[in-house]
Amino acid sequence: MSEEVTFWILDVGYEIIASQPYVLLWGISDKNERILVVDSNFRPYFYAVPKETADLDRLKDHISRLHGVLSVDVLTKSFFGKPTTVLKITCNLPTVVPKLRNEVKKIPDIENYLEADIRFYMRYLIDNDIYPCKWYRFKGYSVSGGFWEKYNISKIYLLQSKLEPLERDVSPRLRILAFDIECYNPLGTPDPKKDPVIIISTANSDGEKRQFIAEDNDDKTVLVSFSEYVQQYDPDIIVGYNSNRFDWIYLTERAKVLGVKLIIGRDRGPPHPSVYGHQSIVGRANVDLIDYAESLYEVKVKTLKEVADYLGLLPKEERIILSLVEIYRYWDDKTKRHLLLRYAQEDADATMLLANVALPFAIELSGVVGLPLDQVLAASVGFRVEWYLMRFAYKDGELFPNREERAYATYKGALVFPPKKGIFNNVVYMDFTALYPSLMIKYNIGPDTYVPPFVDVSPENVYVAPEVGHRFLKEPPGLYKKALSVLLEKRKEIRQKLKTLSSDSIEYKTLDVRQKAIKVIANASYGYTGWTGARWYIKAVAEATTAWGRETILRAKQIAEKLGLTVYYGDTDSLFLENISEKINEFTRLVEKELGLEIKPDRIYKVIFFTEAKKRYAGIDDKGKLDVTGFEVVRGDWAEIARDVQEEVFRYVLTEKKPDNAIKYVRDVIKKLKRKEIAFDKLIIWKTLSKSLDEYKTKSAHVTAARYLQRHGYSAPPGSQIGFVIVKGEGKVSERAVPYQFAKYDDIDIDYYISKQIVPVAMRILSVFNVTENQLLEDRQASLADFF
DNA sequence: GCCTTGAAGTTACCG
DNA sequence: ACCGGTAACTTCAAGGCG
Repeated sequence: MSEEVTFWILDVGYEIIASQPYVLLWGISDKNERILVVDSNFRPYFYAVPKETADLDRLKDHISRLHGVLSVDVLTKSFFGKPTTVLKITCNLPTVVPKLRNEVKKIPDIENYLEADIRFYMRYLIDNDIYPCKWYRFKGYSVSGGFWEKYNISKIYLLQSKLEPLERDVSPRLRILAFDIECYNPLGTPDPKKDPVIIISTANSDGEKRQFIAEDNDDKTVLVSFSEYVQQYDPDIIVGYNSNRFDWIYLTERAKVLGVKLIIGRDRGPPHPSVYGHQSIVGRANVDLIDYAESLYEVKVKTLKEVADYLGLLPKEERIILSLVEIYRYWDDKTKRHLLLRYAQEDADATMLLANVALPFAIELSGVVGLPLDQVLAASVGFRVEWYLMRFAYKDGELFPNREERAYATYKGALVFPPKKGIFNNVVYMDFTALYPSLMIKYNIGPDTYVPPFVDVSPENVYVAPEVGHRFLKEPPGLYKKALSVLLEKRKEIRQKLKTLSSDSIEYKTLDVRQKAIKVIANASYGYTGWTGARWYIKAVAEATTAWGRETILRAKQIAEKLGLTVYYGDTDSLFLENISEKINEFTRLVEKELGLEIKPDRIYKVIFFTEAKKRYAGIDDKGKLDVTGFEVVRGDWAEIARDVQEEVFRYVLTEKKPDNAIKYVRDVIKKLKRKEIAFDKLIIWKTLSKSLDEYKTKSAHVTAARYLQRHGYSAPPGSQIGFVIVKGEGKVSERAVPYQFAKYDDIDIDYYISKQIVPVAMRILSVFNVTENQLLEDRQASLADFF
């Protein structure tokens, strides 16, 4: 009866059957079957912290009698590194935990409750050391019929053993479905109460494409046939673009309005709102790829098309671009409808292609931090770090602090040295390997090793942070030290292994993505310590890390100077040094010896340029690649034409080391702009709406443009990017901003683009070469006169 | 009332 | 809902001048 099965975990959840909780593990077996593994033996619990004076036996007795309590155990755990006695209260159902924790807190002898907000299935994963998107072997027997009929799945097993982790790196072949919806929107942003879903486009990982179309604007059949298709194709992962905030919400609303059932999950149910603003689909992983796009900081405007272009996913030619205003017109015009259908299909195709890039990363991230695949991209960086830490805390018997609201607190951060203004040859960019994580490991910095002021410890037992004086126990190794050491060691190990693998093997790709996922978490760990929303927040922890960081970079700078190396610039963990290889080798050796940390050359610049501004430089590296940092070229809130001009100016100046051709070039662009020969799109300025429109205290261009959109029926929620142009007319610049979709080229204020976009970004560089503004603005006649 | 100046508000970058 | 440090823009109000 009992079978041994190997499977990969796709999704987790739970179900209450006959008043008993069952943990559900959805997965794919090594025989490529979709299976559900059910564990009936786990029960939810939380902790109560008794007051010091409390009579534990009486408390235990009292709590045991509360409705829903199965057992109460007195345990000694650790809280912020201090041994702490707690009562572990095991309950019959996850749903009673919130009620019980409030009841328990009311008991006079109880100080507080802990870990009462850990969702049941996460508790299960942590306590059993199970990671999603990993392979496990178990013994179980197959069940069917009765209650289990409700699930659309090949096999269901009742778990008869522990899950045994397997060393298998490559994920199974997953079925992925990409989808995108188009809605009828004659009045702007569509309203599910009245506007039908005219098209649902899909593309799947087996190369199949399907569209569901609302003939005569009747979308009932669209929703029904889409549901049928989802059940028939039975995808493991459903991907969309902005689907958490738009498509799924629209579809569920629309289904309600029409009175049809949206049958999406393996429970044959609709998606439902879940944590981190994502929509959860039972038994499948619903992944919104816009969450992945957020991490692509080089893409300035986060539309699906821009992201696909950046990743080189779609051929640019023959692509149809429709603005929001055009969708319903193309739909209504039967001669143009086929173009809308093609446009819609291209979106689904692009989503599928994006999934090929994003999902491998999401899968590895899920495997590192332990959050389910459908949550891991939706969860913000802070939560990812926290879930990772919680795994280590659990293993050490360290209790999870409660999440609490705290006032914002400031502290001193990193050092940035003023750059040497000018243009220089042969410069090497040196940076410390994972500086902050390394410092946290080296000095055992952490919430559980922190020794508050006035606590008495012998000085030889603590590390003392410079400037700020915060103390941390040298022993035992703390939570952060343990968690970060594993990350850094694993990454090192993987990078070593990668060298032995062929770069086009699946294993290589998987491991390479994994080491990147590890890097993301390691890099975010210091930021987590200074986040007031963190469970383990202690300001001194963040403050000590930056203090040691400042000391480190300062000492490295002194070492370089002592060797006679010119230091051009430095920021946080990096130094730009004169590239003299013997001295650089000596420098690396001395840093290692004196500071006990690794610093490495990261990039060599044949030529590099600094102004007096910090955080801005441009250079050409030893591979001939132009690298611009900080300047407008890399900023999304400047018109593309200004960014183009600045990039070209850098190219001229860095290769020719004089401004002559750059000046000519800028004049030429200005001339073209005056003749309206510059593409309209290059004049669009994009800015993010950081809050709702009425919260803004001053007039600003993108807010004016957003209000314009709103007046025309389009929503402009916080977080949306507003593209606008500046038009001619009276008044302030901010009053003359118009959404680009509503502006004509003839209305554009060319002078604004010359004097406030092109000239400033060019002058930023050219003023260093003593070029004046007039040299850029004079036309050819005047400049010739100048010459003679 | 007009012009200058600096603070405040805002966004997006660096590491 | 990750940190502080930084550049740069526009708006806005205060201050100086007459």
